[in-house]
Amino acid sequence: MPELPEVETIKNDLCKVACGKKILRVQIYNAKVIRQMRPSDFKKLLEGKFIRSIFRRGKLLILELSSGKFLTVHFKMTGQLVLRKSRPKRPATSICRVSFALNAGLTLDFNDQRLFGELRIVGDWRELKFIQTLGPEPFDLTFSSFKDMLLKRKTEIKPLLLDQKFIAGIGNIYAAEILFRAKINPRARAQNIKAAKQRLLYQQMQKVLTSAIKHGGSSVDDYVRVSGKNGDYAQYHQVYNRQGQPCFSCKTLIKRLAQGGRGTYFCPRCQA
DNA sequence: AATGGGACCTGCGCGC
DNA sequence: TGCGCGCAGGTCCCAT
Repeated sequence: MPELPEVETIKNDLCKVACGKKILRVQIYNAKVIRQMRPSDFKKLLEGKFIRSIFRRGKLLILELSSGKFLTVHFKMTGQLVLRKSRPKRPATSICRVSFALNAGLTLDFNDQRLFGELRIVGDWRELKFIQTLGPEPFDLTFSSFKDMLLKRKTEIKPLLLDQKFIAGIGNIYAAEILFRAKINPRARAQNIKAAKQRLLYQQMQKVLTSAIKHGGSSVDDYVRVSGKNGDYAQYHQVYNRQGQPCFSCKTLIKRLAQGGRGTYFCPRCQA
């Protein structure tokens, strides 16, 4: 499920092939993913426009159009953007929801198994409610302000890392991987984390996210890159989805617990 | 502010 | 074999 490193990878991949391209035609196969707008208006606002630039905020992908408006893409759990170097009549898969025909014979498919994904066209992406309440980007954060943020919160650290209002872009996989590497128990209260662990948490957050971007993200479940290929970071996962298997560091069995209705994976010994 | 639930969806794996 | 159930997770929304 695309988190910050996956969306960053999609952004980087897509920049290389789609920046400067013209959107010739938009095919809508399932209008559910188009939010707050009639499908006919969605088509009208895109067809004939150029993609001027592509960037990311949190888990949101943002395409700047030559009209001055923005196309925003939220992948939620199962969204994908996949490029095909052909112009076939039919969608490549049954889960293709919207297909963008670009010049140079390219087709960009928005696939989404579960229809949670969201495509919007907005005048100013900064005015989206989701953006206005979003916390800081992990890479923009200094240790000093991160520490202050932790000290203000009594809640458990793992659900806090998932809270996009607290910090933008971290999801269930990276929350688990970051906490393992920082040797912090997922149930620890943010406020009570000792100074040395605060520092380690900050460092590992940067390190894990940077490394995951370098490896093109984690392909678990549905995530693929724009090329259709998998990201390579899942091989470096230490705890995510490894309940019942031995910790790579101490051989203790990895545990799973539920926090806020979400699965949390951790080593009970390394993260005591 | 914290916490818990349901809603949105569909495929999968489980137990019977 | 086949059926029903719970689970998976990102975000919003409502209630306490």
